[in-house]
Amino acid sequence: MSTLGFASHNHKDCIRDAVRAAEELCAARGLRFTPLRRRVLELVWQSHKPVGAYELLDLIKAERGAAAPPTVYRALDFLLENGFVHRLESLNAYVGCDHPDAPHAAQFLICNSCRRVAEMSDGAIERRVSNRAADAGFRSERQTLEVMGTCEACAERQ
Amino acid sequence: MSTLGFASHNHKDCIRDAVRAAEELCAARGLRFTPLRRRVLELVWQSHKPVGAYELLDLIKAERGAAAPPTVYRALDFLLENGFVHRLESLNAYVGCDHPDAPHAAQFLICNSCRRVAEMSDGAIERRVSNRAADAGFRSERQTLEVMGTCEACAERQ
DNA sequence: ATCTCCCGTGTTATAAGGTAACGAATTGCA
DNA sequence: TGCAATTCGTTACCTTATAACACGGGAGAT
Repeated sequence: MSTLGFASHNHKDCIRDAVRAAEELCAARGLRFTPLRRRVLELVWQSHKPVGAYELLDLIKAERGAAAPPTVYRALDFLLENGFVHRLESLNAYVGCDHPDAPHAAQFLICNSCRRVAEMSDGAIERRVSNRAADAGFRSERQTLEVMGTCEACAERQ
Repeated sequence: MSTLGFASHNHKDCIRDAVRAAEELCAARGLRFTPLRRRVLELVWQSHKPVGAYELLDLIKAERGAAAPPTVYRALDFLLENGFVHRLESLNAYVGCDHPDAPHAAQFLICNSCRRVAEMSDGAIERRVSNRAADAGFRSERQTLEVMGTCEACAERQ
């Protein structure tokens, strides 16, 4: 059994690894990993809790003075397009991606109690969904799967 | 193979059936199916395309004159709580529920081309997701699964 | 029959999330 | 060096959603 991002861990490693991965992938793909984009990625990774765009904006403002929504949204668009962060549709919020190296359909476990989010990437679920959709004549192009519930630590704490 | 809501059909039956089902369930549960709630449900069911709250608000305004967002949101909250409509998180929009009689985790197929939405209710997918979450120590309480893609009719039209 | 309380609705105001459009600055490259 | 494309700042605005308070009508209790 794995506890994914819910397990206790040295979180600084998560941030460092995520930024380095993005750095390398951008270099490999000829993309510009600008200071702003890097900083927004770091901020998204400050925890395993999803972060709202305006929360990021406030953080950026605190650091750089004036800033407007497009500043953050453009950085987020870049990070989303390149698979460095995910958007949680049910929360209108963003989390870092655990496996930015390859595109994948992720499944998110969102703890209602501590708000932390873990990412699963179960190919079998993805395939089953695609197959069932195909049974209805539907070609699946993108899947969003978000599971609300209670993580182990929070369940024990009750 | 089933084509779910994508198949051509006499849509008036969908509306009539949905309203009648809601009527009966409310009666059975001692809930008040007020004219406003009934009307909003009918409007959500005008098509198999998801409808935005402000779109509904405009329709209500056209019928009744002045109306404000809470009018629609409160009706939607009621319909959501009681399983008569679903909310599509990725679109911030609402669709009628095909099986309001029992709570269920639904999977939505959203056509990028015609915008129509069909609801699947595959228990095996739901169980697999719950089980994989459980493997990570996570207790699943609610699942949101939205699949973007192309429906059969739109695929043929290309 | 009346009272009372709860629920549903109206209304105003505002919060939260997101985008369009334009121009200035920076970067990569010929 | 100079050009084109990309990135970023800035202003304005749009969409989605909720908080808070007031009003009224209906159902059950007395």
